[in-house]
Formats: sequence, structure tokens, C-alpha cells
Amino acid sequence: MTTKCENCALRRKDTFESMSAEEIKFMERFKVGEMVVEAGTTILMEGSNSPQLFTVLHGMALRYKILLNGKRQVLNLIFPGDFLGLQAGIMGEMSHSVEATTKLTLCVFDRSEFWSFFKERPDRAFSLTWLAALDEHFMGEAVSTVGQRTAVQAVSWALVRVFLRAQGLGLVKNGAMRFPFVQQDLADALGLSLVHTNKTLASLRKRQLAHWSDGTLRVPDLEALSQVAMLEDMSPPKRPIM
Amino acid sequence: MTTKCENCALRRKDTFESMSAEEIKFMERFKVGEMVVEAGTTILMEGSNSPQLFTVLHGMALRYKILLNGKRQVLNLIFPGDFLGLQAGIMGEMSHSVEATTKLTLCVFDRSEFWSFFKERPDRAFSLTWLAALDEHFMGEAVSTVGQRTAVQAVSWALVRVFLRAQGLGLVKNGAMRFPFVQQDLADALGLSLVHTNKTLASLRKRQLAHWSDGTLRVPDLEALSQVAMLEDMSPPKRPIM
DNA sequence: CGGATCATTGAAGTCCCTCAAGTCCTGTGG
DNA sequence: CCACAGGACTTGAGGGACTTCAATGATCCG
Repeated sequence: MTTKCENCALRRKDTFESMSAEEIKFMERFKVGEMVVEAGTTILMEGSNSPQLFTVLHGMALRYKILLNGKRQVLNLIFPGDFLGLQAGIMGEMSHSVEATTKLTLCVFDRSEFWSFFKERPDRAFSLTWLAALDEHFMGEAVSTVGQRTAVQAVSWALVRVFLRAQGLGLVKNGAMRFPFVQQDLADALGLSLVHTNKTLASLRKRQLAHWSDGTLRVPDLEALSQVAMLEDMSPPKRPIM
Repeated sequence: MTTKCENCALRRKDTFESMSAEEIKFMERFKVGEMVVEAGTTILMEGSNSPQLFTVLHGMALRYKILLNGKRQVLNLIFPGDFLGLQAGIMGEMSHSVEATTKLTLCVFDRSEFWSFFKERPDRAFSLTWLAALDEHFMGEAVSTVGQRTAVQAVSWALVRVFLRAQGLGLVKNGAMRFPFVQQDLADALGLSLVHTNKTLASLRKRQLAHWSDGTLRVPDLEALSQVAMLEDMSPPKRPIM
């Protein structure tokens, strides 16, 4: 029933580093199964200590925190290939929640085996650290965006990042991609109000820079949008998959 | 001349997990020396690929990014015990710069030995990943702050975090600590203007919540300041030192 | 057909930014 | 010894980007 790592289509996407046959075999040992959850399901909960780790095989999700005043900060949009639960695996407790935006297929790993990654497979441990460092890198960009960019720049930044990510996964067809989030999600990610996010999107639409409606995102000229976003390097590095 | 890891005072501070004698000996092998730099020196440069990794022994510093429009986002304040250069070590390139705010004493490690961490010492590799995860955790809080908190809440949050950090390092005496940064640093960390940061600090001063002047920070009632900052958990976890 | 969710648009208000000026302090050089 | 420049901090005033409030459509669904 479950996909074998060997046959996993994800591995072959551009974004990911290739793995040796032997590495794949090793990973297979960790996989305890697959899990499918409906849109809206909370997969990991802030403060909890999940016994499981996941890799997203299909679908999209949302990382977020809820502040004491009830406000929500979206930290990250989750795409196929993303690894979930590292924080719980390392520090014993999640500092954010993860919620499925679409129906989600997850590859499930057992956390109790986590240690053997480090003991037996230094290369896998290195990949794990790489992923943590990559997330930190991204969060640094996010802070800079929320702190220093204007609304137009921030929204452009987010859309470019999303689009690049999707390109690396082969999810862009004819300059368009599935983008199943709602405007409130983007607003909460950028520290903007829903109303202003809406107006900003409208402005980008009018300027022919980005069209997002009905769950579909189209970017006619990625270069131009990046310019507006004040983004220089447009190439995300190849990343390991876990 | 250089301190032996065995005798390093840092290790004994509350914030840090204890290390076995054997672990210490292993770390000693990596240490290639010590380095002292003057205030204002750039230690690591965005985009560069430093051959060295550092642990701060004494002094304070600043992690920051410069955007295309010249604006600066301060990502983090650096305290003794902080590990610098992980990104370069893992991903091969720094995504931010690090600048000394005071005279700085650094413990220098050779990056070329980085791999043996993973190969020979899974426990050290685990610590490394822990540190990366901790940074990510912190950055998540930072995004939430810049995105969702008001100026008063944000400044309070920053000061509480700083104060707690200093407490764990035994740097707080009589409710006061050395805080050698300038208001512009704090402003750039929180995405606020210098002027507004100044006025916010004045307001906190008037409300008897925090007094920061002449490089000294006093917090008469940490609990009260945390309340204003909307911070619940006030205890940063013990962290490994590298 | 009501109820719910999401997108959209107008209007009013506010938090924060920018501009501007002035103080205090330190270091430097005539 | 004083004049002057530079850096950090402070304070007032005006403006703007974004928020909040409010109302309307559109779509989907039981």
C-alpha cells in the first residue's frame, strides 16, 4: 500500500539532492507508514511532544504560532518534501503548530529511532542539521521582510518564494500553480491586515505582476516580481530530503 | 595563553548543559586558538564562506542582514557562549553578517574538522542540531514579535529576552546588566524607527518597567515587563555549548 | 433558502514614520 | 583651553502607510 522510498517520486524533483541506493534503503527502515489527513487537521501542536516525525508527500500546510492576545503568526508555508517535527525531535517540544491546508499525505517516521540517525548515519545527521539551518535562513528572510519591507514588497516577496519553491517541485504548469491558501493566511504571514493584503494583491494584479484567485497563482514575469520584492538571489539551494 | 576548555568558565554557567570530561577533551582537539577583536569589527560577512567557526567567550555582538534598499535587519543579539558560523559550516555560505559590538574574545575552531563531529561524535552532532533548532525557535518568536506585537510589546519582549539570557549567564547584578548596544540596534531588530523606539523606551522608563541608559539595563520587575510583552514561558531551556 | 466562508471596497482612525531641531557628551586639533 | 565636529539621545510636529470598522457580493452547502 505505502510507497517505497525507492519509488518515491519526490526524490527525483529538482529541489532535492540525490541519495545513494544505500541511503534510501536505510531510510526505508525508519518509515513506519503513511498517513492521510483531511484539510483543516492539526498535525502538530505547539507545546506538544509528538512521538512521530513526518515528511510531506502530497498537499500543502501551514506552520503558525498563536500569541497570548489571540493573534496568529504564520511562520511558513509547507510544501511536499518538507520535514515536520524536527523541533520536537531535538528539543522535545514544538514551538509552533502545523495545520493541513489541503488533504495531506504524510510519510511517518518513528521518533524513538531518531538517535540512530546520529549514531549510525552521520550523513543523515548532517542532512538533518542542514534542514534546520535552511529553516533558520528562511526565517531570517522572513523577519527582514516583516520588519523592513513595505506591504507591496512583502507580498511580492512571499509570492516569489512560493513560486520558486513550486518550480523546484515541478508544480508550475504554464506559468501557473495551485495555491490553496486564503488571503488571511498570507496576511498573518506578513503581519498585515486582511484588508490591506487584499488591496495589495489587487494592486499587483492591476500591475500585471501576480494573479492569485480561486486557488491559482499566476506570475507572468517572475523577474519583474522579484525586482519589486527586492530579491536578488532567486535560486534556492538544493536541499536534502529526509 | 589560551584558556583550556577544561577550565573554561562559560561551561559552568546555568544556561549550559554540562559536558562529560571526555567530551571536553574531544572539544579541546578542535580548538585552534583564541581571537580578540575590537568593537566594530565584522567577524562574519553575509555571502562569505569563512573557514572558521567561533564560540564567543566574552563580549557582545550583533547578527544582521542588509537589504537591497540599504535597510538593516538585526536578527539577533550575541552573548557569550553563542556559536557563530554554523550556517557557513553547513550550507557553505553565511546568510547574515556578524559584527562585534564590544571588544570580543572568540574561541576559534577549524571548519575543516567539521565533518568529524558528525562522523566520530554523534552526541556533538546532536548538540549542533539542537543549536540550530534553538535558533530557529528564537527566530520564530522574532517574526511573531515584529509581525504581531505593538511597539511597546515588542520592545518589552526584546528586553525580557535579553535579561533572561543575561541571567542565565550570571551577568545580572543587583537587577542590572551591561547592555552596550545603541537604540538604533534595537530599532533595527524590531522593525521600528529610531525615533519611535526612543519614545517607547521613554514610556517604559516612565512606567518603571525598564531603565536603559548609559549602556546599563535595569529591570525592576521582570514579571511585570513580561506581562506587557505578552510572554508566558519565561524559562529558556538549557542549551548545549559547542 | 438561510448560514458560512471568503473576497472586495469605501471611509475613518491610529500607530508609527519622517523631518527637523536641539542637547549632551566625547574626542580632536588649533 | 576652547572651538568644533561627530555620535547618540531626545522631543515636537506633520504626514502617511496601514488598521479597524462596516457593508456588499459571490460561492458553496446542508
